[in-house]
Amino acid sequence: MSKAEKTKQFIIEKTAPIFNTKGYSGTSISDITTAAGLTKGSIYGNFENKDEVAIASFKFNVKKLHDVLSREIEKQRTFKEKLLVYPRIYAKYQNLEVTPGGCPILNTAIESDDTHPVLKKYAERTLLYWKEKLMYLICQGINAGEFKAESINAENTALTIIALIEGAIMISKLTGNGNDLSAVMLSLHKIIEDLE
Amino acid sequence: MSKAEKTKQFIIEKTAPIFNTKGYSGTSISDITTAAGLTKGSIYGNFENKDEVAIASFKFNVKKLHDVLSREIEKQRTFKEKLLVYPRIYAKYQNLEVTPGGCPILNTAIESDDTHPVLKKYAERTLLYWKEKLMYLICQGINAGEFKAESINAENTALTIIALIEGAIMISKLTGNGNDLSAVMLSLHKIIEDLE
DNA sequence: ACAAATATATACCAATCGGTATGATTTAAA
DNA sequence: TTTAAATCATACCGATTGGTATATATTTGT
Repeated sequence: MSKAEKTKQFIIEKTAPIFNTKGYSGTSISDITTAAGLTKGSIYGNFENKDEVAIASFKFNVKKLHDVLSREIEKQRTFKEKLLVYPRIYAKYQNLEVTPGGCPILNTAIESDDTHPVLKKYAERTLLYWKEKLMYLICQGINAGEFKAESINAENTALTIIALIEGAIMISKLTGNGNDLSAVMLSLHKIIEDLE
Repeated sequence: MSKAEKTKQFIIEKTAPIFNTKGYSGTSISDITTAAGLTKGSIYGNFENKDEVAIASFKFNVKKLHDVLSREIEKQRTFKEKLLVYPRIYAKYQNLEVTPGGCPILNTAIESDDTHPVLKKYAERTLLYWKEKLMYLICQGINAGEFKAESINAENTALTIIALIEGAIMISKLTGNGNDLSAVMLSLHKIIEDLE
């Protein structure tokens, strides 16, 4: 890794939490420079513009969250256990420590859906990837005989899981109450249990 | 209604959709003046500062949505039918026409939770009010014998309903696909059906 | 219709915005 | 060790930010 690549990575690491808490238009270049302890020259020497830093930060945050989840999912044997990783992990506020500011998909989606088509596209692709991963787990579970094939719509179920998680994160961030998150994750747990 | 009050109301009506689509920090004073067709003098003559306009806009958007929903809820006889208003109304994208930019609670929550404590408080209060309204409907339904008392946690159910709706709005706004919203509302419908 | 009060427009403020040009410094290859 | 290239810091740019002071219209009560 060259010096430039190191610095680039360093900037992203320091900037990613800022973008995830203050948002795109709420984060200024000077926020970035002070967070990284560098000056504009370094930032614009390593990134084309503010957009590029924001995109890199988004990818960084998503990857961090993805790594935590997929590492835990891999550990499980049955597909039901794999799906149950989501309510278990999210119930404990853990993701908020991994990505300060909440869920990067949710944050980016809400801010950029009407204003920033480029960021929106990245959020949309990430969401689609997540949905397909969930659908894959559900369909594999059906093939393995864990879930009853009839009466299960994999896509609807995947969307419902995502909606529950994202909605619950919003609520608990707003109320500051981790119990709210756990409560909704209990419902998610039940939904997954009911698949069999 | 005096001239000043009329102008104030006019400014709010024109500004509310802007704040709900571009967000607080994404909406500038000049955005407000051009939307209202007025100058800074009029804005600052009727409002203390940008915060006050944002708060008034938030309240306006919430009230608009609240009116649509509660009017429909009042029509229903049973409490189950009252609860089912939510998946029915939200499944049809209707709220997005009522409040352009999506759900004002969701938008305000996501942007302000880490940055703007005043707006956050308003969003939080609105969410709490919504939760209690749902809990009231659920408890009344239990008292009326519509829902089975045992095995129902009113608060958890209320939070789950809110999470599903908010998460579904996020998804459908991001994908641009109304079917995603309908799909999740189908799950919500089933959850409400399962209360009995 | 008139005067007092209110409402709106204009012109301006310092601060900050994203971005750039240039010069100093450090890195890496020869 | 020399040198070319890459990296970073400084200073600056015009535009825009939220906000204010003041002057001009416009309502409003009498």
